[in-house]
Amino acid sequence: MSGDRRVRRTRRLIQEALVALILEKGYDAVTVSDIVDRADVGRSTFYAHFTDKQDVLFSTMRDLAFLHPVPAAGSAELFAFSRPMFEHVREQERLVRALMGRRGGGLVHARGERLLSALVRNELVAAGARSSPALDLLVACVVGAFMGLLRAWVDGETTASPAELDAAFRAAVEPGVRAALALPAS
Amino acid sequence: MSGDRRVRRTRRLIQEALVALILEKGYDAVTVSDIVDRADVGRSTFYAHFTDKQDVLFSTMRDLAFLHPVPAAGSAELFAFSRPMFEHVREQERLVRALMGRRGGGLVHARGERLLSALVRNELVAAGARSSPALDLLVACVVGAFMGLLRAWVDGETTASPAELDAAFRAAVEPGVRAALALPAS
DNA sequence: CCGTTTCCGAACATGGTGTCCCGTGTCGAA
DNA sequence: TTCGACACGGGACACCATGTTCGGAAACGG
Repeated sequence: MSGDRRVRRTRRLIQEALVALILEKGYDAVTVSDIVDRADVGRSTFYAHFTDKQDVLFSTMRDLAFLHPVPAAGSAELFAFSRPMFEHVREQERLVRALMGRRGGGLVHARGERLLSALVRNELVAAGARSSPALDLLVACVVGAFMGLLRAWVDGETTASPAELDAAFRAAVEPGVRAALALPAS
Repeated sequence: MSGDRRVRRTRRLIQEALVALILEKGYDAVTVSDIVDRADVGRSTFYAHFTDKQDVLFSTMRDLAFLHPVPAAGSAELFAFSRPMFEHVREQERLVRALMGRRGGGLVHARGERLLSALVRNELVAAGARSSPALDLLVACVVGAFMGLLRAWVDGETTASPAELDAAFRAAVEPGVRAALALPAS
């Protein structure tokens, strides 16, 4: 493993403390003093590892594997990312709820949206769509629908399974996308 | 008009200052001192009218007419709210950009999402959908698509006109919704 | 014109932030 | 096992933003 054992321990304690505190009070309400207190770590130690609260959030975010999905090479299926993502989200339920929900402060949500937009855009282009302002609007809709579904689950507004979420996403979005692809492709 | 002229003046100055500052620095970075400074108003005066920064935001939000759309009585058309909303948004461009964009801190965005969810849900039920968990998922998708589009425009990712945004929204979402309505309605 | 309301400005307590330093303890490599 | 390097704790610090209080001055509406 890389580096000093103490370093790994400290960083882990701080990250876990932040996640726990977000779930309790919401990101905005959490202070560095809270984190330091909960992690049982000296204040100066905190600033030796992270620049601020947001830095801890981002460092934890990088461990969220589902934000960096496999490119899903040459799959004919549209939106192949959907099902695996919903499942991965359920596996890391606690972490994802803390980071992506309303309590997470929106920062992670925004980042996820950007990553997903690139992904969807590439898929649509690969499926025959031409780059155009209209395509960007379509991407915004598709990503919005997915993120809306994800947020509903994360915030506990639904108890649907990954399979059901995936099905709902496809049912809502695929007909419109296929119709949009048919015309400009011809 | 209601109340003292000084009161109206002060409240207006503070609200305008916050909007201007959000557009410059983003909601989170704005301090009460900033607002008081920009509005050229005494600090104690600020707290005589508002409890905190968020209170100013919410009071301004109440003036956003498009968040309280007309019920659009008995229109056969699906998602009749879409076009008027996009147009109203363009009219109040500056205000909406400040409140609903990434710089707005997400609070207004969240509130709009909730209001819109109720609206969409009612429309779908009126169109023959049964209340069910599946319907809630569909609503989440539709609202997500709309908000995604709105956010893209607000954040300057597109320069599309209200008519184009409306068309993109309907094209992406209507086919899926109609398909979903057909089965459980039978 | 006068009583009432609002405004201002300054001061204050509180609490979070980020930095610094030094004594102590732990690590890993030689 | 020893030793140099590094991490940790904890306290003190300056800084800034928050929200409250007060008395005198100014503007309001009737």
